[in-house]
Amino acid sequence: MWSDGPVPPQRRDLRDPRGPAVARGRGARGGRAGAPRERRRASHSLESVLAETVALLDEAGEAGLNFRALAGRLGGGVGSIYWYVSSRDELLDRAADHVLGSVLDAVAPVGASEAGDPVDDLRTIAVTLFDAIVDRPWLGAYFMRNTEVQPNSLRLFEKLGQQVLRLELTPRQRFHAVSAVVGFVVGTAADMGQQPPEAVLSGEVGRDDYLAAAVDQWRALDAAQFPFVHHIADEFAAHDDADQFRAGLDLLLAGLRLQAGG
Amino acid sequence: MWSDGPVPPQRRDLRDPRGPAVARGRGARGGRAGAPRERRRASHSLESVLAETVALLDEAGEAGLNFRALAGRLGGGVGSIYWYVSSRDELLDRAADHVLGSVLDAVAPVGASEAGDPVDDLRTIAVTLFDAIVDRPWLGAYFMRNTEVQPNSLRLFEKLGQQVLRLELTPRQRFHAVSAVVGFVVGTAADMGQQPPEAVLSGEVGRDDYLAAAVDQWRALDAAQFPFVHHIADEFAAHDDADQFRAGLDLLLAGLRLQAGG
DNA sequence: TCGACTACCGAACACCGTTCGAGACCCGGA
DNA sequence: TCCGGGTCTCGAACGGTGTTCGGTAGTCGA
Repeated sequence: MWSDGPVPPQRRDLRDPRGPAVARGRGARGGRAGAPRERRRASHSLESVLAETVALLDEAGEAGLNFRALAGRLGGGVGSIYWYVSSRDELLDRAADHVLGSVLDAVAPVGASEAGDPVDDLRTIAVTLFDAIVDRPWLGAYFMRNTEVQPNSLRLFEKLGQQVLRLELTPRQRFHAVSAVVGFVVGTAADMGQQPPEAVLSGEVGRDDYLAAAVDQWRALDAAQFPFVHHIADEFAAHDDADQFRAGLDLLLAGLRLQAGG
Repeated sequence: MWSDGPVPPQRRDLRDPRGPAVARGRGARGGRAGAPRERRRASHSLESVLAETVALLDEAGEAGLNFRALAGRLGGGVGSIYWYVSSRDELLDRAADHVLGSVLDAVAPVGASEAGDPVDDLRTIAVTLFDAIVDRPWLGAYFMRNTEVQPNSLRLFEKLGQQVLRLELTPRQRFHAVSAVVGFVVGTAADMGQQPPEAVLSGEVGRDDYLAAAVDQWRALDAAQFPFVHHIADEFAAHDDADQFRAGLDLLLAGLRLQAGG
């Protein structure tokens, strides 16, 4: 986890959008040129590419993001994208960090006053991060994968850590605490973000009906063999993802408070 | 989360491997037949397909799993796989549930005695699940996605729940507790399972050296802007994934104990 | 012998990420 | 004015993927 490279000197990614973004792969193929027609040329920027990537991602999910569709939206050719990004993976890395910039901005005021409760501040940041990931499941998978290209991930990590710094703990305990919070937030959010097969999006079947149908099948199970499933069936049918997340987070933070001695 | 279908009546997946496993896609293409050579035909079974899938997954990771390689290992043709499974996604779903069967077997004795501490038993199951996922990162993404095809996922969920049933909590609290544990375990394990770019596997650069290099770059950061990163740099350089996970889990379980008033 | 059913096979298809030669555009210097 | 180099754009072609589908071989009961 977080086992990656260098670091970012500045706030936000106003980093130079320079260079042909060398790729790791090698090998030579070769393309022949067709008829040299006259065409209108598009002009992009790292910023515009990332913005359009995030928009496409939000509309169609990770599976819906492909270079041809993205190029079409940008009004350009596929090859141009590779001027800014060396691979699809790096595109996702950068897109993830791009939306994390907003998260960072949103939590900028948090923890400003020394008087505030550190754990409450930690909670606020965690909830904000969670909200950003739930309806962007792809974000979870690309969060904090390559800090060299993801300065905002590291800054968010630092921000969480600064709250924990105000608790009386050993360095190791602090490290574990932040790791746990991040793991829980990202894991839970990514998990919850998995869309129902084809129900809610089409609008035909409501989320509640969908859940109810699933629960009905749970209830059809042998009660002796699945006592717990029966026990929580009602709760599950009426549950709210955000509540569920916050309840778990509060359990974790309660444990942390206990460890910090108060 | 866990918003899916039907349920399994029996232990383990000795379910009927029948049917051409209808796919959702439609459309017609058409293949021409080549020279009708005489060939030795292979014969499979759902079990053997899943076993070989897991083996391939363990060797080459999710990216290395493709139908042609899998068919080659099975000594058959690509099309045959679709007799047992309707898509790559379902193959992964079933493969995930397949290895979860071993987890279920491993934790079978847990919670047998009423005298034991429920939270300790919960911890044992969680740790076992974690161990199964860490070196199988793909498992995390396919855990409990489609209970219709993943009976063992549901059974593991039930098993965790049965421990929580022994604590004095409301149904809602119990539901949230199990959800939190599952979210934390799966999320953390999937996160930790991401392999370092190309270092350790090739054997050239040791994991410690790799981590040390990353930490060096962290240390190069401005100390005033990144106090926490500096604070935990040593811990990170020497950290053990399993310890880190257990520390976070214990935080969560401490909060749960507190809630249960014991 | 005959059909129906099960299981297997692999060529063909659509689509995907990625490469690379070929330009277009801009601009400072000769 | 022409030159040359750097920056950026383009799209055909490549190798690879999941998936389909017509066809076929084996099996078994009638």
